[in-house]
Amino acid sequence: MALTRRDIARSGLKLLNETGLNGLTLRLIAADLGVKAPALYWHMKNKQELLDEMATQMYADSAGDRRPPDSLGEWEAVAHGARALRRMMLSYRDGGKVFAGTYLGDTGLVGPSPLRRSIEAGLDERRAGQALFTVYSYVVGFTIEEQAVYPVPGQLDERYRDAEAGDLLADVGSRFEDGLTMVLSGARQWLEVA
Amino acid sequence: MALTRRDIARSGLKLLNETGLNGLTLRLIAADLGVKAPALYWHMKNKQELLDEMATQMYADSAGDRRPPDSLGEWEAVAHGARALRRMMLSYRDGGKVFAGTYLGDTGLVGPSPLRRSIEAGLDERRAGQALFTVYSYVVGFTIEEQAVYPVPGQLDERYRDAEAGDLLADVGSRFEDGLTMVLSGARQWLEVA
DNA sequence: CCCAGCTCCTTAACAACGTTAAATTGACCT
DNA sequence: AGGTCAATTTAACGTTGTTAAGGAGCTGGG
Repeated sequence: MALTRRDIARSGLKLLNETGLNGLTLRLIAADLGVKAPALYWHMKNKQELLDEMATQMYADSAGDRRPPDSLGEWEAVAHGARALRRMMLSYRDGGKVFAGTYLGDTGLVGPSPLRRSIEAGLDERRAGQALFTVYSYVVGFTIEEQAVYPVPGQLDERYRDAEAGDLLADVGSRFEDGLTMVLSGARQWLEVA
Repeated sequence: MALTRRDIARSGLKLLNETGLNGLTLRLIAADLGVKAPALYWHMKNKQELLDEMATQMYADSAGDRRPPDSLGEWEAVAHGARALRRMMLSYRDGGKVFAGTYLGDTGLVGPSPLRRSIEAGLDERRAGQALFTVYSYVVGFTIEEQAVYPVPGQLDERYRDAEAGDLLADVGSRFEDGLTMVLSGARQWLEVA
């Protein structure tokens, strides 16, 4: 049965964890799929398109994890989404670099907004989008930096052993939470004074 | 006279604007320096080390632009630094990707803290560092996303013409400022309640 | 004065990569 | 049976990062 773009992207994501972004080659993916490298070009026009598809796929795969329980308040739902976004990137080696700044396919950036209810109640939708994008930017920036220091989860890159950035990312989980607290409270406030 | 790591990094940064990160090859840099590619290996052990050096160099070069005027209040100084950091990354094609998550050499992450005076007045230094790192993460994340949409300053990537993320990054300068406002007010608040 | 040793660079070469062109398979329709 | 079209293979190309080996040019010691 024929290959699909999704199969290829999935294989790419799987191999990403074993090889890292630098070691991820088309020949390797092709081999994993039982096929020769040029076959991939029937399904995509170059490697960048594969990386974009991988980003799209990883985002789609995390949709379930991102969906907030109904019990959550709106801002708790935003926090929930932020944590899920970080988890998603962390679950692949170099996940941040793959995800950040690649074109996301058909899926919307934030999907149905967690601020939907407030928007229906009169909150400016455009501004709500900006606030969410700010949270999104923080999460992406933080996680990329985190993965530079911990290329493989829990494993500190030797070069950061005595560096300032390494210090800042010790106990990295609570650091993320603290920053998230800051960004969320700032965003909320910014929306309120609109 | 002999080449230095700095010469090489400088040439790399110069060529980055002409070729982009993908087109940046060791042979190209070597040629620019009037030397053959393997010569570079006398000065650095691989290409990643060159990229790290480029990041370090670009950060060092922007030190002047980052230094806040004495007239500024502390949080205005932080905002000043955030804007300078974005400018720095935007001034090179793919500057965000080169800078984000590369190891910064000898230079400190934030240099002398713009919150120094508050720290001397009793503000927890560790927490101040966390707050600054949060701002830093936002700036890096935002700018990477910005450069995905505008690979060359002012030039919209075609793929984003009708996309949601493209919408969010129209009038990108004010979007950055708005996000910065949010993050700064959140960080400030978070430090105050300590 | 010259040779030893060091620094810095060149020449030559390698395996691996992304990518393209052309030939080949296999399934389905007539 | 033959033809069409989608999906893949085989073969090849130029380029890349990187290594090994050697050579030029300086410097200091005997």
